Amino acid sequence: MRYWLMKSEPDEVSFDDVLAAPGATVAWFGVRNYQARNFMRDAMAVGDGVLFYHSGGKLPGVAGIAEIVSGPYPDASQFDAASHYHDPKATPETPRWISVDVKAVEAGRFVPLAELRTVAALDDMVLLQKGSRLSISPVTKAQYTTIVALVRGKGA
DNA sequence: GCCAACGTTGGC
DNA sequence: GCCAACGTTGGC
Repeated sequence: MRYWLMKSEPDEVSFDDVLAAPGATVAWFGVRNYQARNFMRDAMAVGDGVLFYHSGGKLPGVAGIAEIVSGPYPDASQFDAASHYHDPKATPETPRWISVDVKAVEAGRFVPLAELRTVAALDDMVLLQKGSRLSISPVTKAQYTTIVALVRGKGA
């Protein structure tokens, strides 16, 4: 079992949106970075833990706990000419981008990025490295446990 | 809105 | 295969 941090723009898909979805499950679509795609394709497994992160807004941070509930499959938006995520080079025969299904598991306290930066145990997190922009990044079990505790409301 | 950092594209 | 130009991400 592995652990991941997955970024979403809350204007597009927020943690609350996922909680409200049928089964609290959504398809994670729109990843257009090969490194992030390869994590989904090669390293993720059903049951992996996910820190659901909100980026781009006024207050970036971890919005909730989720988990991976499907294997990889082709991201439908790559074939949709009307989609912002359309990829003209992708065809159903040779898809380029993939999705996985993510289920919201536990809401709690929103933990801002600025707070994560104050936690010494998280210094090595991929998210916190200078210049890091990966939309999906691996998290160690220790980092995951630390952040889950923060989400559950224990002080930093 | 700014800008640092990174990824992708395309000419050569 | 190199690398400059361009586009995007995302925090501030």
